[in-house]
Amino acid sequence: MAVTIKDVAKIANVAPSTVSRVIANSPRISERTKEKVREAMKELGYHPNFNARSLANKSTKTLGLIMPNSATKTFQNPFFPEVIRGISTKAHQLEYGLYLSTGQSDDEIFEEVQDMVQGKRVDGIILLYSKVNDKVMNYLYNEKFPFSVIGRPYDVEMKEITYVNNDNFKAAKTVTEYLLLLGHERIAFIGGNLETVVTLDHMEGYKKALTNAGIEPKKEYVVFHEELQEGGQEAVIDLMSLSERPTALIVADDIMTFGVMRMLSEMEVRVPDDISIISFNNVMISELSSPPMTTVDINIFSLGYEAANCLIEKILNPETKPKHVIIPHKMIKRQTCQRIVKRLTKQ
Amino acid sequence: MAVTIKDVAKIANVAPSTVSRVIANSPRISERTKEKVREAMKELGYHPNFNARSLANKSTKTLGLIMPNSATKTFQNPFFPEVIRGISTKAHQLEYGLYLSTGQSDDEIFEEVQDMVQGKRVDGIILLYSKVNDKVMNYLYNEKFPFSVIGRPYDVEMKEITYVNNDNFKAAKTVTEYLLLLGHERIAFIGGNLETVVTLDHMEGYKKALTNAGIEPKKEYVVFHEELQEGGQEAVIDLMSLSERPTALIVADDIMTFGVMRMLSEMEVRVPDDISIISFNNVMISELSSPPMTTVDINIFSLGYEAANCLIEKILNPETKPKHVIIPHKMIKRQTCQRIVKRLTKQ
DNA sequence: TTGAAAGCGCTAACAC
DNA sequence: GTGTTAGCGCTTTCAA
Repeated sequence: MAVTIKDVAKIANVAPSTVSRVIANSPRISERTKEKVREAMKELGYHPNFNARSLANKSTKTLGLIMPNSATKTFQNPFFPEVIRGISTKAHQLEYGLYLSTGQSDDEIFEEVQDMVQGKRVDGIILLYSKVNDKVMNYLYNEKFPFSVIGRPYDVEMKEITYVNNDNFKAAKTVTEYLLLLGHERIAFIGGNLETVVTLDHMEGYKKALTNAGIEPKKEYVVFHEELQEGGQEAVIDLMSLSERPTALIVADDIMTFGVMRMLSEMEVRVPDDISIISFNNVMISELSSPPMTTVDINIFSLGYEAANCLIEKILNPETKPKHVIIPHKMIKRQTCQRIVKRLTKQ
Repeated sequence: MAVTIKDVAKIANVAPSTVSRVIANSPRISERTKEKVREAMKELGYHPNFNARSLANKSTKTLGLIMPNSATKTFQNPFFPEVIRGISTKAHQLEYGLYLSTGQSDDEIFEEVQDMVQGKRVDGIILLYSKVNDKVMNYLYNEKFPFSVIGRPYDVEMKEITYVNNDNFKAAKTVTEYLLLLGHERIAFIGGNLETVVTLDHMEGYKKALTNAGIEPKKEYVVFHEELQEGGQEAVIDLMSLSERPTALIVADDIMTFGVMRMLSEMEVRVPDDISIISFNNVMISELSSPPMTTVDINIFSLGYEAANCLIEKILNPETKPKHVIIPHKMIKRQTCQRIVKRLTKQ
């Protein structure tokens, strides 16, 4: 049997409650007894039992992380390790642990979240994705359970939710404007999952920039694909089959861009000579594409770090008003965008 | 206050212990009362309290995952999401939860592991890395705490440890032989962290194949770099500065290969015409390099899945003998290897 | 087949 | 400052 608080108490010649107070570093305990108790703890190699503590405390000091359902390969995006690294860093500073969801389907995940919440397994929850009409988010909201979202809630009345996001609308708009300035007019947009809020925001920004420039967004120039790698490749096929090929591509995700570039090179379409590309995220490997891709750095680490920060704040002080943190983004110009060269364009 | 077993008991008109038995689905309870109790549970929206349960039970139904210290960027390797997906899948099947380490340094991680173990926060632990002389592994071993390792222990006397690994020696040997057969003789090896067991195994396999072929392994042809991206790039600089440039490269990790290829293309060294490359892992994006890389698929998902499997087995039955699972690997030929073309080689 | 009661290891209210 | 004691919500003997 493991060593308990009682064992320590006996050795140190004090009451169990005193030991408990020493653990909590209560100021009402004399330095002398603290010393005595700490010695006893060290001597016995005492470590507090988490479950007992949580039970008595009603606090687990752990955060639940909810991933998108891992049945899809979404999870393989290097985006996730990086957000988690951000979350982990903050959590670790404040001595919180991390508990991971394992559900494969939306229903399973919902079940899991319920268990976590009602079973008091975690003190708060971070949603690592944000999609429209999310059952989990609604549940958490109704239960008034502390949580924060990476991305943003889609439904307007939900402004009472704490979230950490980029200004994805603006980012997409800027990026489109940039291509416009480079002389491109036939700009296509390759988006991810249409149920994802970020995709929607990107698309809005893209369209806004076009209409501002007096260009009517064309339906054929907007395609969506769920799967990251194959998606990028299929999108290219769709787009390159058009009679009027786009001269520039805005791609929702760097990994997708790898697929896009792969397929393009197979078709012997040169980047950026024949077509310009710009994408989002700036994950670690982005700079390693050939040529290195121009992309928008969304500061993934900070997204995670802040999400953890806001959440813990809310846990510690339930009165905290909902916060909306916008992490700044930054265009990273590398080598996949080029001023358009006018040549045998039919018209 | 949340709904407890007592509330359910009251509504169902039974004793709390009966409710507990229904939860455990004890065969000694009549179907009639089971029904009654289940109805009451549903009516109240009852979910058992994890901490109370773990405390009474001495079982948490959760596995601890220990990552390499995330201070380094190691963690960004898409390898990790994929192992975790494997672990997660198995864990989920058997209704285990996942608890993540957050430590940034080796010392912090060691502390954390101690807390997890002694604090009964998890029932078992999976080490997601394996390095030489690992303090954590030694601790776990001495405590006789259930754990499994992805990779393998380095010290021989530790054959009593359960691990899931590839035959990395063989893989590296085969790969080297393959290049030899393609006519290459100046084959370089770009390894990762030298404290990592897999790196060591790779190197042994590489050397073995060379000496078997009567080629003396050259010191200058073996370089190591910790950082994945920059590492690959620096390695290329080192190697390409040699008076006798290698004609083929064996790279420890696909992500590193991206860096390698990037730098090569900057130097206008063509792959595979001027130099062949083969690497390890076959992570998701590997097929998206330009040209797509030849690599060894190590079945990352299975590594995780089996590690979880073995661990849970051991938790459920502590008498289980240590297991050593070898996950098969498979060379995926794509477009970065070519038969060598003899030309103005100085000699 | 079910109930009563003790106890898992810790915290916190209340005493002194 | 420190001890006593009553739980936290569940499981598990032991009785019936």
